[in-house]
Amino acid sequence: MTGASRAPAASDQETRRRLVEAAARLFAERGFRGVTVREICREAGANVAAVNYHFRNKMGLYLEVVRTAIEAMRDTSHALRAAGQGGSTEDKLRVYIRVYLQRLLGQGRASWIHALMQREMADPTPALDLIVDEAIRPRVDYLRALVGELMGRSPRDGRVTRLVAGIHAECLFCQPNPVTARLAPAFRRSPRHLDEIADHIALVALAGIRALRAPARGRTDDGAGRSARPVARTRIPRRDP
Amino acid sequence: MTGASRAPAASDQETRRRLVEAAARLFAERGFRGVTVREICREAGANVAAVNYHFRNKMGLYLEVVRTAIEAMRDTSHALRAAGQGGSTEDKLRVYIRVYLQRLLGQGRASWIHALMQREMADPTPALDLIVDEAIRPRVDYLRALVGELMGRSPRDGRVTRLVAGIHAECLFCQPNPVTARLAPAFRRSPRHLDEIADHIALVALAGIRALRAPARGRTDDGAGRSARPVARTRIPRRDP
Amino acid sequence: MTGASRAPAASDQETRRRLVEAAARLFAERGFRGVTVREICREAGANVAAVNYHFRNKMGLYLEVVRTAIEAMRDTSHALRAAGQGGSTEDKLRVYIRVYLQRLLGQGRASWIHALMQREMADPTPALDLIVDEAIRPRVDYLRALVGELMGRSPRDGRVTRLVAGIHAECLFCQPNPVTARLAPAFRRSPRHLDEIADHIALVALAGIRALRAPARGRTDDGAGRSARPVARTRIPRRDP
Amino acid sequence: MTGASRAPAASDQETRRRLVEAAARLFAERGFRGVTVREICREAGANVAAVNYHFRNKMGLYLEVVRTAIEAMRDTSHALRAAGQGGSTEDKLRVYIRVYLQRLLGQGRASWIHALMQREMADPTPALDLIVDEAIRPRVDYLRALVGELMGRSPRDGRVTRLVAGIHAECLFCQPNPVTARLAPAFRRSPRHLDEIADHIALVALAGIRALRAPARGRTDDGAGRSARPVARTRIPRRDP
DNA sequence: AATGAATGAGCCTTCATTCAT
DNA sequence: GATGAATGAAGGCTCATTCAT
Repeated sequence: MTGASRAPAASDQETRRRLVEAAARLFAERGFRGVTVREICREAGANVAAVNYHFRNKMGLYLEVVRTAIEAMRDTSHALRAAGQGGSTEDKLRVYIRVYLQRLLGQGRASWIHALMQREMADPTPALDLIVDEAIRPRVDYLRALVGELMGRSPRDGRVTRLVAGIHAECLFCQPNPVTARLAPAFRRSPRHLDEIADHIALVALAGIRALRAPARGRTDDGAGRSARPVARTRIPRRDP
Repeated sequence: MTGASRAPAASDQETRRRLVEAAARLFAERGFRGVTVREICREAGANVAAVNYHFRNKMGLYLEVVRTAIEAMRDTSHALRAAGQGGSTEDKLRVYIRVYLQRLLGQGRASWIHALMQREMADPTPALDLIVDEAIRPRVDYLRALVGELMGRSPRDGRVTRLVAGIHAECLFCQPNPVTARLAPAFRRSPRHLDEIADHIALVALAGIRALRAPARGRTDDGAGRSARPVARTRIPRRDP
Repeated sequence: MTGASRAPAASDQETRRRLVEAAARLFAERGFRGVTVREICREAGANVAAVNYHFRNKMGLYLEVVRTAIEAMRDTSHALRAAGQGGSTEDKLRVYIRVYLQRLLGQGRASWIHALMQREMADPTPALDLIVDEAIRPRVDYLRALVGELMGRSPRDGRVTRLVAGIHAECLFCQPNPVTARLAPAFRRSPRHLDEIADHIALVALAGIRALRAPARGRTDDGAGRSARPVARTRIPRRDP
Repeated sequence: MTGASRAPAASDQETRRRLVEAAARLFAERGFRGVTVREICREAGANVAAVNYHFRNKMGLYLEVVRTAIEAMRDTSHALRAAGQGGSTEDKLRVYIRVYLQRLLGQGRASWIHALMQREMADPTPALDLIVDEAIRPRVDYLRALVGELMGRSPRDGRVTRLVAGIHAECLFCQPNPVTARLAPAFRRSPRHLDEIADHIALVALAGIRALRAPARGRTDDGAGRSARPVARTRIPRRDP
């Protein structure tokens, strides 16, 4: 009996690993509902019942994928911080954006992670709470601290919040998406272009930061903040799509 | 199902209208694949075969919903332009952002439209081509023109493109989404807060525009663009999530 | 009121006629189940409910088509007889086969009738009893009489029955059918070829008849089964060219 | 459903076999479109999804049935040839017809095959090409060779073709069909009657063959081919159902 | 008299899941 | 432990028929 059996537990864990790998790629490509269990198993070279066996059910496999993603994102978070060590606060911000974009748009093994997250934002699953708490919030807090320091304001200040949101929005929006593919088909993602985009985002963010810097820091407001006001008087028709 | 039985005389095209209405809401909520025909018909108080009769099939109904959305978006596009008429170019930009946000975040009848568009960006259907050509491109072109003029550059200049993308990214990111709901549960969407956000986005955008303005315009580049370069020398580990 | 109404009863009967016409063609092409009521109504330029209104339901329309077909077949039966009047019995048989094939294979208005009958033989409906009694049996009886006389046997004799069946089988088998279309794609149906085929069928049938002719007619051999040989030697005088 | 529960150990491929068996019977009885997947599964004691699992879809099951039929027909083809080995060409023809009729009309397992083929002739499916190429053409070619040799003509000669078609037509027409059932309800199919019919068909065919035999064989053409012409002078009304 | 709209049954197919080796 | 087979619940769609003008 034992003689005829094939590779022991090794095969077991190997199948499990291949399942998670295939599932990660497919879930990222087409979302939880867009992928069938059979498809995952076929790609992983496993039996249909393997998912049920290893992960109880489809959602169990998905959660495992999410856990893997969170783990990887935590590593990235550390890298984001580490890369900026030793530089000025502005440099830390620039580095954060640059590295973030590289992870986000790079062709590397990690790109599926953010695709998966985009999917969670469109169709949240129970896994989203975990993702937010473990992976996203730490980064947001780090960025808050940077921007807050640059602005001379509390990290919880509304203006800081909005700047941080804006930076993330711009970065996420750079991800390949069918709308921009149609609007600008020639969009390039070479490392060189990536750096250009990162520099652009950092530049605009820093310009905004300077414009909103607290006077207490010894800078006089350049007026940008106030210049928006006059528009408020303009009568704008609301809510009539 | 509906306690108040519907007017018997309202038969003509009334069912069709209710189907489109229910479908718009449900498709926006859960996407094309996330909604069943039976569900739409139940909500609309119609028979399962009604969709086939009026729209040939599920996709036909979806396309009708999309057409309705595009129509509404075109109206909004006109409003975006009209609201800025008479003001300076900067004012036009501020007004554009403000009105756009109002449409995007308003509780009004039109909010489903942008939810639908977000869905298209995650899971494109054949309808996306139509949406991009009829509804999105015109707005992007208008914004390109504004920003290009403010920067003293061609509307097709890469920096203009990135600024326009950034503005749209920030606005779209303001939409209610499960991640920000978890990060900042207290997010407010009163008209007053809307205006604050709009002013913020405009302020940052204008600060960025000034920082990138072409020297030909008589302004000296403040160096922000170049200041990002030194970071490039920083060694950044790539692709290791 | 009356002023605004369109063409009176004339339109009614006209619609009915068009329905029967379209139904006849479509039923013949694709069978009872292969055609939808909507399709018939579309072809006839009538409303979906017209079939229900004029014929109670789909089967009612089909029966009407069958009645029309039977009527036409009765006319043809008369023509089959009439065409042979005045000739010898052999000539009557040749004429029967020739005219039958013309009706069966001709491109004329009547071809649909036999296509419909083929369908009934594959998927009988309640209409088949009517068809057999009203249209088929008379022809078979006529052919029995001819062959019986030529063979010097009773029209109910088994050999007569088989010969009659064989003649009909050969004729029906000439109808366009997907198998022969694949076996011999170049099959021609010009009037000239039709006549050739008819002559062939008649010739073979008459050869068989002579081989099976009753001894009373002047032949000694009654051993039909074994006696295939003697027939070969028989000199059969035909009309001299 | 089936009172005698099936053996538990018989799971392996047993369901698949029962599905093909039930499908063969039902498809032969009522055609591809006339049978529902649910019905087949009910008859086979299987789940609705079993067809999808084993054959991908309804057409896949149908094709499997067709393949089975073709296989059986090939066996029959060999039997048709083998049975005639050693005899004269005429004997080979007689044997062919006799064995063919036995397969065609026998109550055995194979009768459904020809019923299925009749269906294909009425409503062709993509499977027909396969049937014609694999099962029908070889038989036709064999029969062509026999008849051609007996007639002293090429197997592709038009007269040979028509004789072969006629033989097949007569045989096929013997199959139970609703029209002849109504015309001659007392039709018998005992082996004895089968042989009688086979002899009849062979006798008529051989009589026709002799009548059309090429003069090169030492026979003078009896003029049959030309003798049919005079009839052409008879005025026959065309195309008037 | 005649129509556009509406109905409900039923069909094929898909899918996640579980069973029985 | 791991697999091929089997399951039942939907899902989208079609169709003949009927309803309400």
